[in-house]
Amino acid sequence: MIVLAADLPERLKNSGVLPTAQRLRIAALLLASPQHLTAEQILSRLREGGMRVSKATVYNTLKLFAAKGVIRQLAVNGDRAWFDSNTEPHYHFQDLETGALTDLAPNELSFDKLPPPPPGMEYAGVELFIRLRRV
Amino acid sequence: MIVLAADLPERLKNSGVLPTAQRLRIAALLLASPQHLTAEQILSRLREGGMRVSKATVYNTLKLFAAKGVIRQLAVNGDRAWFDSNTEPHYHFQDLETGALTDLAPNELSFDKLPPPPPGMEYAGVELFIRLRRV
DNA sequence: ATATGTGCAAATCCTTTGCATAGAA
DNA sequence: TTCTATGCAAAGGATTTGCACATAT
Repeated sequence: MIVLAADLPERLKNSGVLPTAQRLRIAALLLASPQHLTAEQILSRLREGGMRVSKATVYNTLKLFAAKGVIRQLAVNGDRAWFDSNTEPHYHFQDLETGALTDLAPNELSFDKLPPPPPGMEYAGVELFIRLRRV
Repeated sequence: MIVLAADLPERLKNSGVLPTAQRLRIAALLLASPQHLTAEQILSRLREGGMRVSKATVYNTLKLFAAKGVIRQLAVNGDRAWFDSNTEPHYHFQDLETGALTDLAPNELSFDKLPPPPPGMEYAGVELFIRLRRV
């Protein structure tokens, strides 16, 4: 979901996040378009943009956003976390050579059969990566 | 695939892995049954079993096994790597509370529609986690 | 006022690496 | 021999934490 900068404070408040200057900048960066960024990428871009932010604040904020559902955290490889600005249900292609992630719209993929959750459990989400290699 | 201890040396050789004492112990531990273990769990179990092994050897061996297709490495959470003794195509349930992984047989889940790979690319694998929470 | 957020540096945790020794072919 | 594996400790990289200061309600 693309969010106009003007709506960000309300968007954060609605998610239970106090909209501080740093959080608004991080949200503006991520929510500008559907994308996948690492914490270090976000930190660099903020600083390139002239902002004074600490690494700790970036990590704190991303963790908070993910917990509040403002963004989604992906475990792609295990080496570092990726933050996805698209919180709608969707899946991913991953190019194994470059590591690049591409969104798959939910209508590009459908299940014929899914296992029922074990007794006393329910689905909390489905994470799916289709790894790609060059032919 | 469950492998009898007696067949392990040949199994490793066929995969292009020189069967040393440490590697045989690690393979015996993992391939005894379908299971998911972390590097630290494997290290502890080997030492509990009276073996003298280094952390470096365990990590080297697991990485080698995964590269040679003897086991499969999973990125479940991003916090640590999980090693799956089941190399057949299959998917996983994950209990979000305990972190526990459960295999889903390929016939428990099927796709109605899958996206074609982008031009010049081909499928290298599908990784799928169904996250579960307590009702 | 009082709670919450931020920055900095240090600490932590998982994993890798360098190098000397030991083992396999 | 000659190549490869192992062990140890140190290094590396991502993320978290402790604490003093700043900001929000």
